[in-house]
Amino acid sequence: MAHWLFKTEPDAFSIEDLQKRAPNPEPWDGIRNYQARNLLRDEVAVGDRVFIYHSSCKEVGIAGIAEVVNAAYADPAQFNPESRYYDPKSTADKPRWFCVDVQFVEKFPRVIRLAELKANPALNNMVLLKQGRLSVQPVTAGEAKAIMAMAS
DNA sequence: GCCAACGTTGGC
DNA sequence: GCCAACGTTGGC
Repeated sequence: MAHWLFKTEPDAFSIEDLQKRAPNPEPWDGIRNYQARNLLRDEVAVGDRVFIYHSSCKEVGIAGIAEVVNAAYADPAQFNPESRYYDPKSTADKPRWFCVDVQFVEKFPRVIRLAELKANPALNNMVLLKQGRLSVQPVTAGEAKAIMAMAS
């Protein structure tokens, strides 16, 4: 069971929104970055745990956990001209973008702030802290353990 | 295939 | 709202 971190802007979709959907699955769509796409398509598996990270907001940090309940399939939004995620270069037999379905697991009692993550030596090599602009990223087992310890 | 221009992300 | 970082586009 692998761990991941998915970024979201809570004004658009937050851990609370995900909680409201429970126990229904929620498509994690709109990923339009190739590195993130490749991870979603090739690596993210059913049963994996996902840290939900709130970005571009008042309280930036990790807000809770989801679980992957469906592996990658073609993101329907890429075929919808009305969608902001529409991609005219994508075709049904050769989809360019993928999404997975996630399900709410847990909302942390408080958001683990970015500053706290930065201050934890166990997280020095976290992708989140080393590389910007990646909305789907791997989290090592050790990092996941350290994050869980901070959440309780 | 290089690289300048441009657009987006995302913390502050 | 600013701006640094960095991904994407497109001319050549």
